[in-house]
Amino acid sequence: MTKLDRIDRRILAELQSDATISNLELAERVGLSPSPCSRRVRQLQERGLIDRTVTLLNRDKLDLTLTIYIQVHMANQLTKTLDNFELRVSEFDEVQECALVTGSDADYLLKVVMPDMAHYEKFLLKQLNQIDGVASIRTSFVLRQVLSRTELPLKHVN
Amino acid sequence: MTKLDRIDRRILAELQSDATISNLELAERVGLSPSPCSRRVRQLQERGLIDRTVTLLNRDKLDLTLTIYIQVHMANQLTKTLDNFELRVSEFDEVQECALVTGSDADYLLKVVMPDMAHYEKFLLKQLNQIDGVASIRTSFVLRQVLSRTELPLKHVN
DNA sequence: AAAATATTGGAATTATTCACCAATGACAAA
DNA sequence: TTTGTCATTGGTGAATAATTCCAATATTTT
Repeated sequence: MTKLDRIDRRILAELQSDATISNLELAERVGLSPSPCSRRVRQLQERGLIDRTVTLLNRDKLDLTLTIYIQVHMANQLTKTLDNFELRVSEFDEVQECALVTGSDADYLLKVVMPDMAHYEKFLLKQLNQIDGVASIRTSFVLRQVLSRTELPLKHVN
Repeated sequence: MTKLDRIDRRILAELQSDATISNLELAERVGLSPSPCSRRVRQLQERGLIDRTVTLLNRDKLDLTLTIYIQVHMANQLTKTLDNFELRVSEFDEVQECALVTGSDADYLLKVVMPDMAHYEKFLLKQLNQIDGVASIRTSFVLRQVLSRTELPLKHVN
């Protein structure tokens, strides 16, 4: 695992903000000719720094106007209970994030998107609450999404 | 604003999971020939359903091993205070998400990434706590990232 | 300073995209 | 059912872009 130089970092920064640009354009922006530029991109993929490239869709246009953070407290911390919870939660494609966090013994933090309250109510009662080991649930509705970024900071690297 | 048909949905689903595939490949997967396929993609962009396409980097490879959720409670809910907080927070590129959420009168939920605790301590004391109007801060460290998805569910559409 | 190694840039080949147009299919009215 | 209208499709060719190869340049090591 070798270090990233200045050019690698600039390539990553560009692709993080817009992956649709051509290799020619990218090469120009980072100050390289096309061939070494595409080679570097390939190497960054092979080295695992580039995970994947995806298109991000517009939530509102897809009728997903509600974003909700949910804190789930579990009744116990048995591996079987937690594994099962994580498996079940991963099957819901409204769940954008799920993390086991510090706080109590076993707390999950979920971020979900929904069309409206009716769907959310159903999700909470019929899906989340039905999972074994769920002790309590605390919901925070997003009033205003101030910031949502996929770009990671590169300044800490190397 | 017209509806999305079966093919539009399949295009969005494919691009959400992998935006690197060629139009030829995409066309084949959705059961269309290349030209109408690329036209549909362009129209989906023009209609605003496609927001942007980005590459996602590997947090660990960038030495960003800590993910932290922070609940910030504000001392008041004056527009000036909140606007200032949101502006300042947006300037930190370690902040991946920031949302004003229900719960108390004025609570923000942040998601930040950091290399380690030393950086986090500095971030908390020197940056976040220095912002005017911040009353209290509660931190949850991510022990295990169970799920992190950028794909939005398409089943609710239309 | 010299040798070894890695990286670069240009030319040619290969692949891909985009625009144009005829043809097909869906839909509405008679 | 038939006819006309409209939108959508699929193929073709021109333009654009990506990738491979190789010689030249730069960088590192001894």
